[in-house]
Amino acid sequence: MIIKPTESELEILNYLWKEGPSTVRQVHDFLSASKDTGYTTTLKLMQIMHDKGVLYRTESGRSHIYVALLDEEETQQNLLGRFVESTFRGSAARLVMQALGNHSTSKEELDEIRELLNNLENKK
Amino acid sequence: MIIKPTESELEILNYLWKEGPSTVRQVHDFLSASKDTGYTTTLKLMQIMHDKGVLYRTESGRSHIYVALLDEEETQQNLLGRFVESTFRGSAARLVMQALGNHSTSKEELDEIRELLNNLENKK
DNA sequence: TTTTGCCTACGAATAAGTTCGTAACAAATG
DNA sequence: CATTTGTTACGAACTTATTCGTAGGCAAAA
Repeated sequence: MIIKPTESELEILNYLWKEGPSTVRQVHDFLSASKDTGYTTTLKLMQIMHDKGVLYRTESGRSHIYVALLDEEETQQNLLGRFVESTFRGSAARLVMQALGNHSTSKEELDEIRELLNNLENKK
Repeated sequence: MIIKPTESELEILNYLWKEGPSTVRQVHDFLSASKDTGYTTTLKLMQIMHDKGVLYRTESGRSHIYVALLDEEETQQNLLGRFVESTFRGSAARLVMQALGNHSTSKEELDEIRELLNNLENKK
């Protein structure tokens, strides 16, 4: 299965992954805080995603409740793969270095990463 | 300045960054190995990029030689920022963990990253 | 009952990116 | 000289994504 949600779809998926099953109203209220777009636009997007099989929905009174059918990690993995390929010509290491070098990452997070690094290296 | 090359533009930029100033022919011959698209398509894309100010070009005989005007690292940084935001809801650490966890990264690369990690942590 | 408000459905306009056919021209080839 | 080859220029079709206006329905409020 090919997973490639668009920018807008990803915004919606991110909300659903974080907040769980939601109505268009909920999604829209959240998105419209950072985005100047109409209610029917969000509605239409979610309808399209439903048509595509990206969202499941169930009736609840006169509105619908939507659920993401794509797995969060799998989707991120997929997008990450494409991104590494197209932007870093396949070098995950270079991506990691740039990500760590220029984004502010806390000491705790860095420690977590080191932990992971150790585990990985032990397996080699 | 807003940097957001499209997928196709990025393919062309990647070639120019790696190989230096090149003709449409060179770019196309390389791209067409992995992509089934016509010569005039590549030409058109590069003309558009030139119009946008993304590429500089100079005449050479009856063809043109193109040069990338965008800085490679700056562009990658920019795209990375957007990507972390849209796909990992802003968490660079989560991106790094997934990138390391699922892509095959060599021991040497892992060591390099650990090195970087140590440097970063010392600065805190 | 009438009105208002909130919801879905849906068509259509807009925008952005990609693709290619055709023309024009110059140089190399026969 | 005539033909083939390789190049740019450019318009137009096509595709995909986004946006919104309008209509219809139903339920709560007036």
